[in-house]
Amino acid sequence: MEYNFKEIEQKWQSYWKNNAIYHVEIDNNRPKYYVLDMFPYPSGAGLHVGHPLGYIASDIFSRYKRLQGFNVLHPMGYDAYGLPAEQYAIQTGQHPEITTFNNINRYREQMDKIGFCYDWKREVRTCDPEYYKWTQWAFIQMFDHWYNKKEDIARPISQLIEIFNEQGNAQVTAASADTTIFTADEWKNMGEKKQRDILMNYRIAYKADTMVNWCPKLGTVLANDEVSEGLSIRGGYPVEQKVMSQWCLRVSAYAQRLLDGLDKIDWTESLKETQRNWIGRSEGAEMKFKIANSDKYMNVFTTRADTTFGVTFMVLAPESEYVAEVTTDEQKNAVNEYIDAVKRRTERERIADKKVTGVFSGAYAINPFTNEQIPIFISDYVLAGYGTGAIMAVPAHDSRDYAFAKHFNLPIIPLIEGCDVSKESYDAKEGIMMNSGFMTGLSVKDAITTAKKYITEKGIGKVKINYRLRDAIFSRQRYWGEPFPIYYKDGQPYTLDETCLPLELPEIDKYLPTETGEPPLGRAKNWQTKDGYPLELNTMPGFAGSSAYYLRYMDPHNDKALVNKDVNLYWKNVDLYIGGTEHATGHLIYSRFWNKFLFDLGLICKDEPFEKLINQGMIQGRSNFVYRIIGTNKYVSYNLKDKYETQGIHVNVNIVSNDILDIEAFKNWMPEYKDAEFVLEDGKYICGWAVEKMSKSMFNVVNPDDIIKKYGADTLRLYEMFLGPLEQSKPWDTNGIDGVHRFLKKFWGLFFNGESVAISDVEPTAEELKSLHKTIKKITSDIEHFSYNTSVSAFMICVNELSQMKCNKRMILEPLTILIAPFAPHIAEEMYSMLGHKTSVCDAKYPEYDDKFLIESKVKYPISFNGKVRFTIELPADTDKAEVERIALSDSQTEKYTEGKTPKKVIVVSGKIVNIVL
RNA sequence: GCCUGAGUGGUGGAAUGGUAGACACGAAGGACUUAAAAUCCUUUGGUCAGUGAUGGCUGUGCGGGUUCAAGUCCCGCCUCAGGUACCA
Repeated sequence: MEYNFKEIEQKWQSYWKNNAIYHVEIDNNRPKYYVLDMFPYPSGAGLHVGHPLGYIASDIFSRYKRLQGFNVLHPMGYDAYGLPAEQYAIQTGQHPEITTFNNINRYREQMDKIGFCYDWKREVRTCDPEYYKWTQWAFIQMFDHWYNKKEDIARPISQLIEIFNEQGNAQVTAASADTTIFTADEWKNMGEKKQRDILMNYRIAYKADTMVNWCPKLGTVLANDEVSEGLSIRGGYPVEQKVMSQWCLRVSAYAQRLLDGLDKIDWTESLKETQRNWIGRSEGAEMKFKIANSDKYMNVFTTRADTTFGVTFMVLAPESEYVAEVTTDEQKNAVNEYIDAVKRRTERERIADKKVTGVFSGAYAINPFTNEQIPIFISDYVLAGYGTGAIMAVPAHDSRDYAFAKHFNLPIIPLIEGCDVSKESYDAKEGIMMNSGFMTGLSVKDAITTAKKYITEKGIGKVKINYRLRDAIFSRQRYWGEPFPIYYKDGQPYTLDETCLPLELPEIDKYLPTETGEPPLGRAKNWQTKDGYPLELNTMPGFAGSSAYYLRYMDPHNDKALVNKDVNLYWKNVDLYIGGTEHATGHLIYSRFWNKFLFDLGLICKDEPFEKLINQGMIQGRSNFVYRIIGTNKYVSYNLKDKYETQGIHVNVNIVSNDILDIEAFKNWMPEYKDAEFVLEDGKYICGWAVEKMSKSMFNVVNPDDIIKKYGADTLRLYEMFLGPLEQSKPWDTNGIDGVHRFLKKFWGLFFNGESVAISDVEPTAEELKSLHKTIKKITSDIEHFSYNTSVSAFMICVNELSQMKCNKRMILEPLTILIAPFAPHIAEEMYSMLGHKTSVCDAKYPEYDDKFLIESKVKYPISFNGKVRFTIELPADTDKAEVERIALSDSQTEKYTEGKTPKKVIVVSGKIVNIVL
């Protein structure tokens, strides 16, 4: 009987749908398990063969857990807001919602064909008002909370107001912008407007003038993780620094907890390391430097307080507030000129150009250790956003300071014995101090401690920990995003009442900024509250909707809460999260922050959202080439191309099979190839190949639909897993897919004798049982380790063995069918029903292996001499070591290798190997 | 520069410190067939010797080391991929 995958797959996909096989509800009698995929942005191109890799892996694990008796939550949804749909809207006038819905339908169709076990009743879409109501709601909570650093928890703003009313802000330790100290009386007398301005400095969602990444081409600001090397990640447009008033999230308040949390979760070390670097904790000191002939001070952050004796100048970032304070009249023109020049350059240019630039401010500071006057410079190698935007320069021991000192001819004082600073700085944190007053003779490590103690005692500064992690810019000057639940009264932002949520995205006539430069929402009619107050015109960024979506899946239709507390107590958090590594510093930081905030509010029970995380590797494209003889329309086969002067041209991989070109298809591919001629080898045209990104322009995109049409979904699923380790990047190469398909056919064949089903109830042989149990053991351990490529091999080995034995016994085939069900669910369902079952294989009992079938009565011992294996002998498994040694030494072949010498030593590893050392 | 991975046949890849190359693709040869498809069988890291069974040498990016034994552990490099970058 032929393996008719098309019929089988359609049959079971509709069975699953009609019987709600994948619908999940809370079941207190079964332990829960939550498997999550990073939900996709539904792009216009549809899924290519790389996208489902992680989905297949998580699907296998979900089905495996279900077979083991877990109540598995495995949902899917769409990250539906995004720039491409809006860009398309700008070009065509089509509402982004229509584009998005069409794309979602396409995605859904493609996913359904692969046979995933998602509970689609739980689907979420970030652009659905029912969903983004809770995104807006969370924003209101963040607006209404501040971060108490002493207790390390978010607290209601109302509580902060109480404290201000009672004692002012002197005792408050909050994550906040610098605020001046005020008393309770001052607070009470300052009026509502001033009070709200001050509270804004404390809110977790706050509006502030900040240096933002402004992308003129996209017409919006971007978060740090949306920018790479001065270009926007989406689109690759230049990004510049600009001060703007924007909504921000105080992610930095959670920096330490985000760092500490990493130690408690099961993520790959590389991903945790990426997050640690992104958070960028550095321990150091904040020191006060007095400005000469003035009573003003400057604060600097340094991790090397021990090098203060070598500070020979100071440097300010061009954007620093200190610049205006210290610049002397004589230098004003030069400084302004420099700052203008810096502004004109994009960040990209600043990074690309390593040339030293800077200008003297005219002012001097006083080194608190030496009391000497040192000049204050302004240079763009100091960043405004990090530390205090001002540094103390130690040219002998910092390469950037060194370059600056050389350029401006400033003194360089070496502080470490034996270091040579005539050519370059000595940046290492080791050695013995010199030229360092009370620290001379100490090791660097001790000097750092001593210096910190000294500055604390003398009141020069304080010990401080700095983080690189910046607050997230949360506004976008765009249309296709969540509206803010904010209105303005007297220019002050206020939140809408929760009962007004969701605040739905209004219709507009054009998806462009207004004539006056307002964001697109400025075009909306009646964009105001009932009382006529204007609503916020910005919308939220992409990561807003994706930060808590995993919570919403638990309780997707609840209109009273983001997630019901009891429901959350059952599902808790995600046990297994599978997705791409590109979200390491964006989504995976934001959602951890968002989760911790909700945890602080007591709304959810876990402070980390994702217990275990696996990054699936990228599937790269494998491109094919034809070689055109330059100046002709003649193409030379790969191995003959060096005889001609040729040019490689990408050719559509879908008309190439095993690197052999389908010549007719090629001629019909594009009009210019219609009259192409060929130089063949062995009557074939062999194409060249290369591994590149999978993209339209390389003609190497492979669509899962095409594979499914040709081989079926089960083959696609198995083949994607068979390709290699899940976490490794690998090229998609259709060449091997036949082997996997053949395997399924072979497995299928075991159930048949000719055209009829023939399953025997005869007791299996020891050999058959061994083959089965060995496979159960291997598959189980492979699934636990996400080593799916070796699972597929193990299935192949087992089926090969059973075919050899012509095994058609129920007691073997049934457990094997259940075992393969997570990998190839359609064929497994069909075989399970052929075995006489009336229920879905999804709810079968996972087979367990029994070691007793695996015991070998005999062991093959490789006999090696000085580590080189020469021959093997077979012995009963229970032969003891001494006996093995005796037999090995007395074997007739041993003589040949000992060459008469007496072995120095004989090593016998029971059941493994014998090594005779000569 | 720094951080994290990875380098094994023609290809994808396998291997708790214990016979390197499982499994699969491809290739070559054969069986079945009028033929093709499908299926099945044999061979397949390199090299040398032998008619042959077989045997020798060599081989996991490079150079050292630890060990009875190293693809695997340690030290030093090289190459590739991803992340990050004037972070004081």
